[in-house]
Amino acid sequence: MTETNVLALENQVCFAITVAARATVALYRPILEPLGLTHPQYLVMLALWEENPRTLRSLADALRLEPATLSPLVKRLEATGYLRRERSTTDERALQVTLTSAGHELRQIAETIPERVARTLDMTPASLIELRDTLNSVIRATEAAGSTAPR
Amino acid sequence: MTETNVLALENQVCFAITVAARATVALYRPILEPLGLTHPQYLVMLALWEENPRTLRSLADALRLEPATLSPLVKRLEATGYLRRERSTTDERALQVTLTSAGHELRQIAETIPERVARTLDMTPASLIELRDTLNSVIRATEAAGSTAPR
DNA sequence: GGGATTTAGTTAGTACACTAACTAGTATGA
DNA sequence: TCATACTAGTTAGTGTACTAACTAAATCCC
Repeated sequence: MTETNVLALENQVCFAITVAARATVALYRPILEPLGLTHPQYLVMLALWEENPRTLRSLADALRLEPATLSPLVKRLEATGYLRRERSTTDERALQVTLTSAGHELRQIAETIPERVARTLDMTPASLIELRDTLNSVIRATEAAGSTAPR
Repeated sequence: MTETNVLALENQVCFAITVAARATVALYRPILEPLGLTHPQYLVMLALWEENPRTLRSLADALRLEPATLSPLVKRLEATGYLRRERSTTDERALQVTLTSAGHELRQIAETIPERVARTLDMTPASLIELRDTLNSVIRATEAAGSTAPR
């Protein structure tokens, strides 16, 4: 009987998921580069196209990132010209992030991106939706695990 | 009829995959921290437990990482004491990476990690295998896309 | 045999992504 | 009311992860 190696690299979900994530981000790189965006910056733009003036805290929650990670990232997006950073007038602690006109206009170009990426991946819409749902279940599982004591 | 937003953050596979990857790595953090390892460093150890003296180039290919990324990472593993770095005697360009006794001994402890992570995720072995296979198909798709001209 | 090319690894520069520590507003409650 | 606690964001430090540019060794091949 052949004993399966639990430590074999190719058997690890954690290896597959990190490689797949890096490979996916790499797919976006040539598409986003002409727009002056990195992949995390693109995700910030998606979040802003959904809800326009919003705080850094709100963005951090939506993107599942630490505010400390988002803070310099948003500064770079301001330097590129896609958004403005200003203190909220109602709460001086909060940083209000607002799309500029360039940020709004970028949306028209971005509309074509998901279809281009899907075409490059050559996967059916159904299998992409299934993958996304499976990943979301993994995310929910890790969130549930985070609230319980580690073993 | 409701028009689905192609740019909605929650619809993006690329968002789901990066969040899932970060969440998975976060799951390993408290487990690996006592061993003095980060997640990428753990993957290097897995690769070395499969094939022991091997070159940096061989590791980079196995882990799908750039040699430039691996170079400092392997230096940190040497500083921790899990491996030795020395030039190959047959090819002076190549860097031979060899496990130390501490590196070999670590394997016994690591054997328990996959089961602990799977338990925390609370997913069935079958669904984990299915997820891994789906991710591997994504990786293959991106590799195939990389060899063709970008659109 | 020796110049041109390829390959292995390193270094520099940019950009995440995390934790820990900090500042400064805001809310709470005895 | 006013000390205390909480919340929002920033900064510093460490560790990936990429591209581009570099050095040095090995291989090609005329």
